[in-house]
This record gives sequence, structure tokens and C-alpha cells, in this order.
Amino acid sequence: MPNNQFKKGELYSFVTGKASTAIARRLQKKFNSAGLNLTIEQWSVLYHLWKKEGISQQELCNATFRDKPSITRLVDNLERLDLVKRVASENDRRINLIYLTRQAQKLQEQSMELAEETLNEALETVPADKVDVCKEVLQIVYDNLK
Amino acid sequence: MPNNQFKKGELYSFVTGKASTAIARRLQKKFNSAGLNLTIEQWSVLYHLWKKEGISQQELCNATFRDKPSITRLVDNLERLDLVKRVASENDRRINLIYLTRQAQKLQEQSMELAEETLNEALETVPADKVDVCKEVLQIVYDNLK
DNA sequence: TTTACTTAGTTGCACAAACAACTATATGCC
DNA sequence: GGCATATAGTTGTTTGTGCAACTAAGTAAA
Repeated sequence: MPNNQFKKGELYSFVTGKASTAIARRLQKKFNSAGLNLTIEQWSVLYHLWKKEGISQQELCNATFRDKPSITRLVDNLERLDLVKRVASENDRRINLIYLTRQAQKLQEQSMELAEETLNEALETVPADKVDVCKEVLQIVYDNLK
Repeated sequence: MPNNQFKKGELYSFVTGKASTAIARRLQKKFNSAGLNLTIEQWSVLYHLWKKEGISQQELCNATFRDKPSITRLVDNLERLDLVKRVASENDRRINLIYLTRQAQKLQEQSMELAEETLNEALETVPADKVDVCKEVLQIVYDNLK
């Protein structure tokens, strides 16, 4: 009976991701208060583009763990907000390379600060070594299921 | 600098809840394969009703960490699937008490087994004491932000 | 080079979430 | 009793997700 230490109440939280839901909601509120007209999902796409832009939608799918239609629509909305641009690849005309606009570049610093602030609030009073264990477990869970 | 052990890449996973997304997706696939015509969100409502039925929609909001419109529509859909029934409270006519149908009672055992199975797959190779730490940290995060 | 297959992206549909605005009922205070 | 306020639930709108079906473009093999 491997790892069957889940009494009923605990099972629920794991499946529904109450903790990450709470984090995302708190961060969304911070975005709204700061006047950033940006959803968490849109931010998560920009997040990867800030690390490396000019990647394809398929690469964004892999990076953000979303399917292709989800990325199509997130890029649609980001394009409407004038935060990214689709540029057809010259080598392979099936591919859209996604680039940041200047406006999106300006959002990076502020939004990342709010994200770090949110995590600090979330992890207040949690000792660093326990945070490390938690990160490690969540990574394994992801690797086991992806 | 409290808990600022978040390098960029790790920040992302925490905010987006990649692990819990992976768990929910895996469980949804198991539901589908088993012919259970049920979303994870619907299951999460039934989950609380299996523990105690005849509670109000507001109590379901608190239990499932959702807002009132979300619960209204989940109950709408569960009612359409003939899994729950709204019964007006006699004491307070604003309140709907939610009861399970016989059909919903029959779903409990099978779906809970699939949920436990999913968690066992997720936590395969993770030592029990690390799982405990992880659960503890996620609970604190939730309490810090809710 | 024509046919089959694969890959990148889009569209349609059903379901869900968050917010604001709304209705109906209950409660508390004068 | 009558008015203000609070609570329970619903509805409308925008955004996002997952699946299936689709188009366009590239690849490989006969």
C-alpha cells in the first residue's frame, strides 16, 4: 500500500490544489490593485517570453503545460492587449514565433516583484528547509504524471 | 529577506500549480476511461456532500473554496445530471439544501478509489515523511492567504 | 512527383472561474 | 409595523481549459 497516508480530507486538497489557487488569486488581486490589466494565465505566458522570446506557440505549450488551443487563445488575447506579436517563421511557415512588444517589456519588473511578494506572504512562517522539501515533492509529482 | 529562496523557475510552478493541475488532469482521464460522466469540479462538490449532505450552497462555497456563482452553476449542472437535488429550507426560504440522489451515492466508492489511485501514482517514490512536510506547507500557505 | 504521414496552429463546443449587478428573504432597530 | 441592512442565491459578461475536428505546411517514401 504505497503512500496510502491520505485520509479523506487531505486527498481533497491535493487534487483541487487549494494552495496554488489561493496563491494565484492573491497575485491576481495584486495585479488588479496595481492597475495591471493582466490575468495570471497571460502573465504565465509572458513569464516564459521574458526568459526567451521568439519561441513558437508549441514551445509555449510545453513551457506552460497547456494544450495548443489554450495557447492560441492566450496569444490572441495578449496580441489584442498589444503585449506580443506573432511573426511567421521564415524557415517553416507553419510556425508563429512570438515576440514581446515594448509595452510587455515594461511589465516584467513590476509583475515579478508582485509575484515574489505574493510567495513571501504565502510562505511566511514556513522554514526554508520545509519549503525545499515541498518544492521537491511537487516536482516529483509533476514528473510522475506529466 | 524572508523565504526568498525562489529562483525564477521555481516561482513559476508555485504560482501556476503545475503539480495539482497534473493530478486533476490524470484523475479526469481516469473518470473518462471508467465511463464516469463527471468533471473534477463536480466531483469536488459531491466529495463534500458524501461527507454530509443537506448543506446549503453557501456551505459548499466555504468547503470548496469557490464563490457563489461558481457553486450555483456547479449545482445546476449536477442537477441536470440528476446527481443532486435542491430542497428549499423550511426555516429560511433563502436557503437551498443540497441532497444527493441515489445515483450520486453509487458514484462514491468508484470515484474515491480512482482518486486514491491517482494520488498513489503521483506520490510514487516519494517517502512518506516528505509527503507529510509537503502537506503541512501547503496547509500553511492556504491559511496564510485564504 | 504523387501519396501518406506528421506537425503547427485554429475553430467549435461544453464546462468552469471571477467579478459585478441583481432578486428575494431574513434580521435588527426605531 | 416599517425601514435599513445583511445574507442566500441567480444571472450576465469576460476569460480560460480540454477535447475533437479541422486547415496549412513540411517530410518521407513509393
